[in-house]
Amino acid sequence: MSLLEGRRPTLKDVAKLANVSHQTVSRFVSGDPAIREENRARIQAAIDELGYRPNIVARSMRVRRTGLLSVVVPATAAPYTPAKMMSATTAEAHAFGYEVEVVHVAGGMHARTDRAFELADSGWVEGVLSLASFDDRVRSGTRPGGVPILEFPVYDDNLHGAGIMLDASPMIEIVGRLAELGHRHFFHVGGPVGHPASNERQAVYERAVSARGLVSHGASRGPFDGSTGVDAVAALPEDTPVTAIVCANDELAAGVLMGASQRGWAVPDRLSVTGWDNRQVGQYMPPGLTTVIVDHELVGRTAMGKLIATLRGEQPPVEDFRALNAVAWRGSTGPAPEARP
Amino acid sequence: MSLLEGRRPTLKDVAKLANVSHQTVSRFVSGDPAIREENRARIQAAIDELGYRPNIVARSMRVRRTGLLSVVVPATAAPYTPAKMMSATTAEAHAFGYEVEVVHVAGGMHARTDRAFELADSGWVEGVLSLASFDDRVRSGTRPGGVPILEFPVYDDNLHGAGIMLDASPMIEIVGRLAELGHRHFFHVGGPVGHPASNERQAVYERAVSARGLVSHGASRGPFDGSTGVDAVAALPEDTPVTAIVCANDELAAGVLMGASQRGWAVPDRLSVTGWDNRQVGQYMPPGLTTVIVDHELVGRTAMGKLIATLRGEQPPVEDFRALNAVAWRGSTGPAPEARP
DNA sequence: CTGTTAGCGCGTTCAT
DNA sequence: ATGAACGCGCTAACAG
Repeated sequence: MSLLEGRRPTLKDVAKLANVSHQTVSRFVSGDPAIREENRARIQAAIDELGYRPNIVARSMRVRRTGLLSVVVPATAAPYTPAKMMSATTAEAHAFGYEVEVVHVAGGMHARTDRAFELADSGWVEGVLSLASFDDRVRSGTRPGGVPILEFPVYDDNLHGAGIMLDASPMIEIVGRLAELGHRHFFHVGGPVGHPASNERQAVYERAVSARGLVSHGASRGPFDGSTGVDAVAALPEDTPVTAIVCANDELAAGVLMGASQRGWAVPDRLSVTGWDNRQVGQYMPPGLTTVIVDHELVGRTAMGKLIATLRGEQPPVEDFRALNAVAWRGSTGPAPEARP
Repeated sequence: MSLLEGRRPTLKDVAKLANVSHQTVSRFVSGDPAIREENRARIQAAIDELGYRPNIVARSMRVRRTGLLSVVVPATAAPYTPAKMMSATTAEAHAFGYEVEVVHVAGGMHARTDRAFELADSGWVEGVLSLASFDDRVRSGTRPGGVPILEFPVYDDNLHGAGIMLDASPMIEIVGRLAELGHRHFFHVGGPVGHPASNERQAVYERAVSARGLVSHGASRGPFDGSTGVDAVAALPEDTPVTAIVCANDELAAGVLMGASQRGWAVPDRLSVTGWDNRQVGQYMPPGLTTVIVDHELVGRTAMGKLIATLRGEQPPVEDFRALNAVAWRGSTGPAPEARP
């Protein structure tokens, strides 16, 4: 150890101590079976004595492989990131022998694209997967080095859903089931104007309502927090015929529940309420919030699978997101007041 | 480009094209000002033409610096990871010129320790910070190479709080304020038996209650989800004198709210309820859940600051977590029924 | 089965 | 101000 003068032991140090060539040590470390038994023992002893660990930077430089993939995620002001999607991407990568590093990038699309190029061009990683969209530079031609940069945009800068997460078809089921329960007068509470997921959910909501000959008494849009829901309920006239409020997510729905409580409207007796996203507490929020459960693992698996297929020069499997969304009916929805006994 | 045969351009390629030595290009890339103007122009042109980007693996090998730090986080079944703490660690690292990669490790303390050693010994990173505890191997002596491995255990394997996050002193304020509001009969709902944070919160709760001469009618412990709270309320006798239920987190409290609703107990008129952790929807869960807001950014900043101080051979600043917790009083708490007009 | 040689791409050292 | 030589730690290729 004293010969090392504080530096990390290298192959050569081990080789010297074990009285073999550094190449033999290299073979031993790589698990080459063709090594004499007595040498194996001496090499292992030397490794243990010196505490040798291969220098992965040097190895990567030599073999031009790092086995590392980057997953780029927007760094957001929101307090939580979707761990299920992240662990699904990691698990999928592990299954193919890759490690994953998660890179949180603040500052929106251009900063994200810059960082993705940096990562790809640095030689650190063999592929970059972003869960949020890139700007146009990514699509313009292949780059030297050929590290694939893939966007699988399922989030926006604020970590709200995008892309496939925009699929609002559960709205059709929600409105349809509420109609079967006797509801005819609806109201919608959505996220910020211009927010894609909210726009899509409102659009599908409105088509579903009119397709069944029902009445929508308007929509209220605002920030993704409870106050938007509270205010929307507060603004309804006292004699409103609305009996069902369909919301774009659970925060909004929680606000609607609170607003209803403030007005003395019982849920679901006077009012049915639905959310989206199955936030943890929603299930036990009295009276239990009907919501849409989204299979984040499916998304993570699919996204990473696509990058890995690209890496292996294979055709990515056809994406199948039919099982992405499932409506969970809970206590916040029930028969319309006029349909009750 | 055709000379490159598909490989990445290197310093030498640029040098050849610009008719200088690869050293000069290296200096140019490192921002050396002492380079002739005409050479600068030709080098820049060659870089642009070839799309040259430095190979960071090679550079790191040469300078023995990667500028990379790892943050180890338990990979959990829970759907969300604390993004605020992660972005705080990242921001702190950036301020000192480091990049951060987040490594999600499944499988508990030993797997985590293994992985930390792997990371530290690999030469990839210059430091490893784990937000969950290591096993004893970490403390046993310094390792060759000297990459610091630091644990700042604020989570357990399931990403529930540990270490400083166990600080349950807000219980004293909660019980005290409820006592001022006229409450004398308390009940506690906590997490799983043996769970450190739950144990601590229950212990402080009980001390606070008895210190003020109040009565605790027991505690109910169970999994961190709403059903534990629902069941706890359901099990109380109809004529219970309990008017305040203090919970160990917001999921439990949400369950208590639902249980109260099922029994027809108005909150806060009949019953006051408090949670912990300030989950997003809690604020708008009717009637607004009183909770403890935890400053996760402070924790992330402090943890990374400690690693960076170690890295720079400095003394880490004294940790100051006095501002970690703040009680947010909301509508789920109010005067005791007997203290109402 | 093992050793020798030759780079990987870069930055440092020492020359000029 | 620029260039030549060297080596970081490792593995591929070839000898033996």
